[in-house]
Amino acid sequence: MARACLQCTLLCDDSAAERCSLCGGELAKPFARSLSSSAYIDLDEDSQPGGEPAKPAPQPATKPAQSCPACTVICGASQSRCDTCGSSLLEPPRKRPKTEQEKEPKEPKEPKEPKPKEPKEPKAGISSFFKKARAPSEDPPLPPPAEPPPEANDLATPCESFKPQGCWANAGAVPYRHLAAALDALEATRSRLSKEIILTNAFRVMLAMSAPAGEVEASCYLFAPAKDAQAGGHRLRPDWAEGKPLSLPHKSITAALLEATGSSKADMTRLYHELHDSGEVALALRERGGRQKLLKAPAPLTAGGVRKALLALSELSGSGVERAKTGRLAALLRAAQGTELKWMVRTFLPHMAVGISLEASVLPALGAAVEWQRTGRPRAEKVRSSQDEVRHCYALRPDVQALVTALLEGGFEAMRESCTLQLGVPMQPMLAKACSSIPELQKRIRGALPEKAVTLAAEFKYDGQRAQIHVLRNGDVRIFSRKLDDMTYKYPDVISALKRSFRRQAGCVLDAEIVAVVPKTAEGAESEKVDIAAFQSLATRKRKNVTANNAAVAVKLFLFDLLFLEEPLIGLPFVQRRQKLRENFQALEDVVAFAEVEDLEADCQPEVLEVKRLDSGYEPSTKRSDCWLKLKKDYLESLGDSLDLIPIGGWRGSGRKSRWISPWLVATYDPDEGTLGSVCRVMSGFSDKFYKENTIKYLGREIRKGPEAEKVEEKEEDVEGDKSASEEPVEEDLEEEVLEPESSGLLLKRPAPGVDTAEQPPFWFQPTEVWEIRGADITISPKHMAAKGLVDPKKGLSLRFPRFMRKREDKGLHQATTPTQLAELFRKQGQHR
DNA sequence: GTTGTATAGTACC
DNA sequence: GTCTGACCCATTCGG
DNA sequence: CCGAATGGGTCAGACGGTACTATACAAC
Repeated sequence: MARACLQCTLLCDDSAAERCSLCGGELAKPFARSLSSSAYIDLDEDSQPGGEPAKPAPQPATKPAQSCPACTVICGASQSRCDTCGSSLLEPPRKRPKTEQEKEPKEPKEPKEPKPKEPKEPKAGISSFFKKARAPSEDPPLPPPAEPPPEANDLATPCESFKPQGCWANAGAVPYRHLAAALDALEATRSRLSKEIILTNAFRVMLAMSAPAGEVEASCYLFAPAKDAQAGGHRLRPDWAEGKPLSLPHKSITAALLEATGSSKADMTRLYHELHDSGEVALALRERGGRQKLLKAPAPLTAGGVRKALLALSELSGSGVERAKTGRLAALLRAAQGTELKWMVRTFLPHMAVGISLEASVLPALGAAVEWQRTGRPRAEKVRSSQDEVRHCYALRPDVQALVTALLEGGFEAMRESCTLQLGVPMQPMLAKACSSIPELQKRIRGALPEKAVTLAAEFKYDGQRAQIHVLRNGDVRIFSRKLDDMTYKYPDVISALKRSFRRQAGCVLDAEIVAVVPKTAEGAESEKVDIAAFQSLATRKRKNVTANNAAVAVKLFLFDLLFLEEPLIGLPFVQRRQKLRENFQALEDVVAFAEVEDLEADCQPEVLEVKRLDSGYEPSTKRSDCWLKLKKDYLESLGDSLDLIPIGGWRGSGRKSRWISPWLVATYDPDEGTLGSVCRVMSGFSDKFYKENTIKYLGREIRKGPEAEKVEEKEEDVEGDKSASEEPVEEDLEEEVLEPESSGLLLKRPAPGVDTAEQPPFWFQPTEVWEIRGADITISPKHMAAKGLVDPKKGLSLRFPRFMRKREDKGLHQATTPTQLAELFRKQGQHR
């Protein structure tokens, strides 16, 4: 009969074994149950005959095994201290002297123990939902000593999680439960190191269980399904791969949850107000309403199975997709057991990142796990270098499947061999680090080699769209965006121009910028007939079904690097790559050019640039290199558009900022007309202290009462459909409340007189002060009405990349930027181009 | 059934 | 794109 | 000499503007 290791969750089949064969940890009693059956809602029903819930639990039923908050090792319930790291299990861990880390642990474990943290305000969590879940209320000590929520202990009851007949024994498929357990553990900890350890452990178990590559691949994706922090979205295969992107609309998920649990919308709404967390709500819904008996217990979910189901979902399209998706999602959610449900809901919800990124955390953890498997107990540096190697290989060939397969089957060597730049597969583009001053630029670029003379290339920085262009050996061309999406279809005109520009027939990879152009206005003697246009005009270009004929916005290609020409060139210094680029391509009037460049001796003062070391290789990476630096005019104190604007409204922040106003709506002021035209929302550049102080200033106090209106939550509520009930925005009661005496008197019921904007923030403020806001450039705006009528009869002006600089205590409303001044700045930047 | 509009989801910067 | 804050790690500073 | 302070790097998250596209829904 199998027994699970209490430390690493590995199942050991040898019933005579005393310790875990993987980590030497203590083994649980066979199929011991340490949680009351109510903790697991569905598990009983799918119990196999073999898995009888025998009495002999390692701990009394009321006091389950506990996971050490510091190092995640599972400890017995009766223990008060973790026997691995010595942290208290009852109270939040204390800080220990660093030297203790080096002491010889009695069991193999991670190279470095996590340094237990002094529990602080629940600020930086491992995940946003975690923070959201906790932020409103007081933070209870972790882990709760008694009566912990059932899901908090999944890791502590691996024997339940990993039944041999059910999951792990099934050809090594990774049970989704395993991922959920790791995520549970992540939720209970907040240090980065712990995150690393937990993920590494999770993969170590997979490796020990001989999980097939496909399962490990699926696990990687499911750990970090968010495509990127800004856009939400999901990723279950490479960005550049064929196939529709997976879209799981919020609506479908909530609807599916209701369907799966047989609950009512009212229940859901109520629970949100109580729990403030979609995942917890899902669990609660299932528990309350969800006594839906299934005719047949669903099979345990596996990582591969879940991914496959989601991929199938993504292929649906056409009218009625949402309903179809809802149905399929409901089936998945129904099959989820224990905390699997919580994690499904959380990870699939858009904008609910789980605090783990694929390239920064998941894959490096896999690398570390392989290193563990290889050497038994690797040194810390070795683990680091394995992680870096994985990162590098992935940057070169961002293909999880290829990487995992090679790594699992042939180790690091195979991975190195397999993960090289491939024609047709975009690599991570090299990124430049932002620099705010010339001295800083010089310091950085010289940093590595202080005494050696470094020659730099200063390239004009084009404001368009980054493009990595692959010319395949058969002549086909593919174009990829900076985020590795295939956008070949969007630029047929670029493709034909490039083909004419390429002097030979070979496979190659180029780095370039695509820029919109407009016919030259002034007739000149030059041969070129086009001028570079603003980014905004590039954005209006169609994205689908573009043909060379209907491409309304003309475009010009600026080539700046050559990364492959019959063979990879990324190891060559930039000078040589650039030379090859110029030898093999020719500029074509109006359509193809080389990035304008000037080689300098490290101290000139140009205006907008990308500065590159001529001696550097190409470093594909998600992190920014010191060899390429970007110097934008708006980074410089003396340049760029700096506006003095007046805060006139605001929204309630979400997540970390849910107690404060964020973003703020700011406006210009026209003293003659008395009008306030909105310019933009600002959320960047404020410190937490500023938020706190100014939320109090404008609202009377911080926002804390009532349900924390998270973005997601609001959406969920909208889905309730029930207009009349959910119509009542949280802000409203708050508003009334704040209007009481304690209020500052700056809060208004409606926009201040003279305000002109298409925005509808929940809070309107009395205009009283002036803030300095900096931005990159000024755009014509459909929703911000500042300077309306001066540039466009209906549209106003807005600011790109706005950020707060400082309060202008020295200025009154009458010294704020006026619409006329703003329009002037707009025209000036137009000429400048 | 076709058409137009509103909205959510994404993409780029 | 922009930004801040938390965390980690290495180095320097101060008692 | 050792612990505390400091600084740089990385990671995650909280959001900016604009505009296209697919879908749902209402109106014809």
